[in-house]
Amino acid sequence: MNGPENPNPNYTCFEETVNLSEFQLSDYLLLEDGFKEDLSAKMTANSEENSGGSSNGFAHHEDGERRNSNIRCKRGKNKLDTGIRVAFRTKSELEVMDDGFKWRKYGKKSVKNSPNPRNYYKCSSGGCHVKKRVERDRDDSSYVITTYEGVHNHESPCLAYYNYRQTRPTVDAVVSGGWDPQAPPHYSS
DNA sequence: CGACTTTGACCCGCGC
DNA sequence: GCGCGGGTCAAAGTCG
Repeated sequence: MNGPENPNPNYTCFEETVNLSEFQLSDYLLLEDGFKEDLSAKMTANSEENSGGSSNGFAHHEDGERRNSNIRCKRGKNKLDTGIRVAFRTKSELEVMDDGFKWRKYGKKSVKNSPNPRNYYKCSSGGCHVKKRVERDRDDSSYVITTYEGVHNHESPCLAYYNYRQTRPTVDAVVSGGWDPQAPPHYSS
């Protein structure tokens, strides 16, 4: 995946936690202030290109611009200030993919013009205010659209495990007693 | 019993 | 100002 910095680098975990044959990442979008107008332009262009049916989960939302602004400006007290939103469109049988973080579901809404409900999740890690929305593509329910908002202020349990494995000893180190299995993992910061 | 999910109510921004 | 639609809250229910 080549794109802007992924706020959820734990996707490396998919190698170990998800059968890759079960889904495929087909779209990746970075949605933040600086990209807003550009995105709208792309949506317009795409909807023209794909008139009569789009394969892009976002291009066909006529009200895309409004949806885009709504993500940010809800309830002043909860106004998001992270500015980072990343949307993934994946082909998956699973409604919720295990991305290594622990999520708490806090809402579910049926969305206009979509037969599929949208689910809302917050990162259940204390002090982390990252949210994600999960909904199935209204045109092709085999696709799941996942939108992340914000950046985790902690490492995912899965990534911690991954890093830990990166520090696994060589056979020689174990044999020679140079590795302490009880020692905490080393995190590269 | 604590953590999590469900779900209806409520809040707020936006368009008309 | 009103209604609509999306996002969030919070109480109740469920599960391990």
